[in-house]
Amino acid sequence: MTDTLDRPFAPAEIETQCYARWEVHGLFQPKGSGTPYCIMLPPPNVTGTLHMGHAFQDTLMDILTRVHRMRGERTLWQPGTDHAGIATQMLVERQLVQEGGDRHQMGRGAFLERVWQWRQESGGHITRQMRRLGASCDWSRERFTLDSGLSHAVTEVFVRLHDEGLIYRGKRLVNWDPVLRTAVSDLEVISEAEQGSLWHIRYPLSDGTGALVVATTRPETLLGDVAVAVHPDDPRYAALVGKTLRLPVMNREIPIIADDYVDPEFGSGCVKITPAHDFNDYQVGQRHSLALLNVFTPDARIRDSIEVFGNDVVAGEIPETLRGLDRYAARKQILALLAAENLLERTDEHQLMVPRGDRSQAVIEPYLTDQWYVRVAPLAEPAIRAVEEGRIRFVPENWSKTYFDWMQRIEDWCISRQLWWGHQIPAWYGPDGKIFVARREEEAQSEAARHYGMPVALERDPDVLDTWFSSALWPFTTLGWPEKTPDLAQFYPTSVLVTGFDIIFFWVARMIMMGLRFMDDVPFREVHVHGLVRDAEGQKMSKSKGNVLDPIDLIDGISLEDLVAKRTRGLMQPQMAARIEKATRKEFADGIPAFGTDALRFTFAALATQGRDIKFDLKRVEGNRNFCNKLWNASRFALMQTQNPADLEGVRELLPPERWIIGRLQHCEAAVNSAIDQYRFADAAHALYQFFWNDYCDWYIELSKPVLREGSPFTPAQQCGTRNTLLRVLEAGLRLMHPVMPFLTEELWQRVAPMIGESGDSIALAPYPVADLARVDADADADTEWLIAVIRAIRSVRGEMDISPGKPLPLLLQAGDTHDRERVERYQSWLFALSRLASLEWLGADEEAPPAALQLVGDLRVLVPLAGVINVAAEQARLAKEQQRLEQDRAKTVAKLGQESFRSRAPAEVVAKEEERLRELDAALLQLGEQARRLALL
RNA sequence: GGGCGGUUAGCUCAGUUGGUAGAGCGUCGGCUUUACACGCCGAAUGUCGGGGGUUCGAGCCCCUCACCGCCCACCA
Repeated sequence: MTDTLDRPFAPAEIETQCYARWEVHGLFQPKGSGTPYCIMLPPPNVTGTLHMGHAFQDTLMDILTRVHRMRGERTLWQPGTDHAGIATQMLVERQLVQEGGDRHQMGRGAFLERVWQWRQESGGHITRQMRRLGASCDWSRERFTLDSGLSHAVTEVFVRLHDEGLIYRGKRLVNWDPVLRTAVSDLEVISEAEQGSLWHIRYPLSDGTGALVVATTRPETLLGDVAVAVHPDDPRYAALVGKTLRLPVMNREIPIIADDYVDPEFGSGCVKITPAHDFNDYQVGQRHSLALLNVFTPDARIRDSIEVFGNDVVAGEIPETLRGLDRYAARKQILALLAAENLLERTDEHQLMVPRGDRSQAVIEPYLTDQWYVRVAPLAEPAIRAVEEGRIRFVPENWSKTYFDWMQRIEDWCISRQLWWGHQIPAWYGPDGKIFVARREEEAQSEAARHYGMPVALERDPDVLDTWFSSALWPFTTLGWPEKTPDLAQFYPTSVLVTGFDIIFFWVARMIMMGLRFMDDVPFREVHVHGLVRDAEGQKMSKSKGNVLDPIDLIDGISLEDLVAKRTRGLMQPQMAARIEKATRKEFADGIPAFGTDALRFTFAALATQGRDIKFDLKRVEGNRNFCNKLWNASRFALMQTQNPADLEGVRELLPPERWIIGRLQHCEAAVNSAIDQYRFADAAHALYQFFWNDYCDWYIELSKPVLREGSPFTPAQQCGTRNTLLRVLEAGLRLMHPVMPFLTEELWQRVAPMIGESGDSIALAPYPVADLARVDADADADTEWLIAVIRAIRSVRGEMDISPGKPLPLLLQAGDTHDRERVERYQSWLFALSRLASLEWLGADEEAPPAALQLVGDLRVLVPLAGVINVAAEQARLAKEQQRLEQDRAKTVAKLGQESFRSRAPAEVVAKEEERLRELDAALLQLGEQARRLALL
């Protein structure tokens, strides 16, 4: 005896305890001896919070994980978090600034302590949020990129790559963030078009015979100019190549050189060359053996004196008025100086690409420094081959093209960062600057002692590694590498990586390179690339736009006031607050209701169409919340019908509707399994929704009612079959839906499964349904579909004629074949109940029917007599419309069949189908025509 | 400049070997039918961006144009 479910479906109540129970029972640890299946969680920022992108991605991974776990595979979803070097350090530094402090005052040790403390405070937040989402990670194996184990692995990789000559230290131009005062990689620089100016500056010829006009967007770098370049074939300047110019402001002589790099069409066709402050100029400088003159300090102020690299050059004195000025102040000042000397020819409005750091938003400066690099070419080559040869498959496939494009042009990777939070580089410097790379300081020291012939004091490189360096190792370091652990043997290569396209370069490509290098195998066999979650207008969600939705708010709900407060708090641009508040009040006038986790997850799945960005619409969550409610109530119904256990035992006879719904379930199971295996989550969600709502609820439950009703004419065996089917189909459906909607299905399954003798700790460990298409019964399907068609025909008359649903109707049937007669006989109970009939009578073939509304089900005439209930004019209008529709179809069909080429070239079966259609249309039109005539006589 | 994706019902989107277009939401009409009003029943709605081609037949294949979006790229 089972208690019935409470009336309203309340997600909050069932979700919270459920997860705790799963975790306590260790349900998410790999079990059994099945095929290993493993997904690596892309480690989120340890101090971060869950955003919609995470929630979406986590939902997809959890669906996959749960399906495979239920299939009996040895399944591991490996969780962990990332130290997120720059992001976390910036955050803590901002906290310090608010407290009036500064990391440099604090010193490295104290600062790091402070960051660890922050990690301690906020570290568990995002993983707690993932639990709210139902993510079935094995938390007992949670890792953090700065754990000692992972840190050792990072050092090991660094040392090995260095020993193999794949990591080197070099001085070159890097992308320098002058606000953070660190180098960043190419990928961390975002170039965007901004409005600026193009200044045309006259550089006088040394011999006083005139001047060349140079166009530049960055006049402040003029101080470091070492040449002016023209195109070798440019006739305007051919004679001048080799001559010298007087560099304004600095009054230094610089040569005019010829180089292909110059586009004669652009500006004046003369380019100032500043090798230390521009990537192109650097190249030109290399080709022409020019000196590099650095004029900036690390925070992009003008130096007191020029720093010279390369050739001996008399760089000259920087005018005192410029020293120490910020680059933009210096720009202004230099322009003023030029204007004063009448060397500024003109200033044009000009759109240019401005490089900014993705974290700091500071304008990035090409800057000459010593950094550590990974020589990428030897790693990229096998990584390209792995995808070419199909050992890694991108889904959707087209992303492999993006991958190839990037990998084929990849440049060496700058991996050192001038930060404190991260893996400190295992390199030590001797007194003469000689580098000792080692796993431990003692190792470096003994090596140094050997080298110098005596012990010396070494200084460790203060820099840390790019966060992505440790992320690149994630698939094997989390499994225990460099130890040869059983986990590593079992779960590497992992099965699939689920990720957004935005980190294909940052992460995916680097994992492939590192995995192949250190594990000699790919890190994952498939990469499923999903789209971005955007707001309802298609805008990217961002704090500054104030359009961010918090997944937890969709689960628990939030009041309008709280939402407004949340969105306007802590803005970088506080002046946006008013606008954000207004938009928020308009879009969420009543706040956000609590939809529950399952509704949110179902929505993510339903929106996850192949590779496309998602416009997130609250209406969809609401609709799916309703679906959850439907599931809840349908289960209530099934349980109410089966309260007496005795009713479920004994002989069972399955009626055609039972056999039909069992068949529908098989089709649904096949569709869902196939969709999941192809990462077509939307298809899976759709199949579940349509099966459960349209087939099970709308039809099967309704069809079960006449059987189970009191005073029903059905035998106990038939009723027993119906009751069992109600439960068994529901139970299988719950298992089928569980990966998408884990909480609700667990709650319901715990009540439903025992009724049919199934039980277990959790639905999460119950077997995933597999379709058995042998259970599809074509006869039962045909009968049930016929029954549904007849009921629909009658309901349609009701609807269109505005007959009250409660009013019992007399029904007349005519024509049809023996099959129809048998079916009417067999399905009378259902016909009477589901279409509310008062009576049912057959008319003879030649018998004149009374005035009636006509519907056709194949050749069967379904007549609802007009007397007293029907508006003749309305029925006539309906008939006319129907006739018109059929006429149009008929005309098309006739035209097609009339084409000789169609008959001769189309496959016979297509032609036959077309002929059959024509026959049906003709028959239907005949019927409708006669009916119209009859009504006209009234 | 190169590459990728998109353009289908009022809105958001499906549409997997080419065979007369589907869903959700919204809209309209009717319902206290004892699982569910977070519901039930019924209905309406599309020159599938434009043009051309291949084919008996094109939303789907080919070419071309337009517009939108994204990624990459050293034009000062």
